[in-house]
Amino acid sequence: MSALRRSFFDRDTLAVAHDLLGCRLVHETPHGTTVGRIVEVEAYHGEDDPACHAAAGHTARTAPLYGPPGFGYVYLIYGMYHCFNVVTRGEGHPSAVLVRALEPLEGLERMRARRTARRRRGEARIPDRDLANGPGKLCDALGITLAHNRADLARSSLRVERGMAPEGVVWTPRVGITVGTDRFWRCFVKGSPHVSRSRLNRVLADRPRPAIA
DNA sequence: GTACAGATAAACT
DNA sequence: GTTTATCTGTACA
Repeated sequence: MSALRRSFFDRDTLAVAHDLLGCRLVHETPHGTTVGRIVEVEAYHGEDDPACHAAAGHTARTAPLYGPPGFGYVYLIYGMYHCFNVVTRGEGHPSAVLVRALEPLEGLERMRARRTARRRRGEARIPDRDLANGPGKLCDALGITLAHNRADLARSSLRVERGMAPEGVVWTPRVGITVGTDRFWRCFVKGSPHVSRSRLNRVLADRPRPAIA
């Protein structure tokens, strides 16, 4: 299985977000390989999207968003968690897809070890479904850090591969933001037990893919 | 099952 | 000093 080509990411951000569902996120390290099937994502679309970091303009932090597609954009949130995004569209169009949840496929014990190490009380065995059902959790489970910011996903130990396409997709507003909540730019695999815990999961299923405003 | 407080670091004003 | 796209433990039903 080979990594997705750059052209896959050089498209409309909502289309990339949708097509990433079902794909495999792979990270190879000296400690072993961990793989998860992408089941939940969010689109962040340009300077006109108030929830996109690029709304603040081109800064040192947001620079990766303005770069070429197919590269990683990783940042620290709440002082202790990482969020992993894939940059989309061509240079000059700051946009990306946030990967929010994975269905663990390979290296489950490696994931469990990384996640357990971070918890205050690590005695209880973390259930499979809780290993990567959130943006901070999946970065921890796969060992994704700031070192992967600006990483070329086409030629690095961290990459995206084709996977099993979902049978159904649900679109909802994005999670954890205070602006741009009118845009239904979060989508997840319908019925998957591996999506993040969110009350938004109940917001009506079978919504068609929204158009860019 | 839902609700809330608190932890914590880097970029930006 | 403020902001940031989160997670966990504890409390209570």
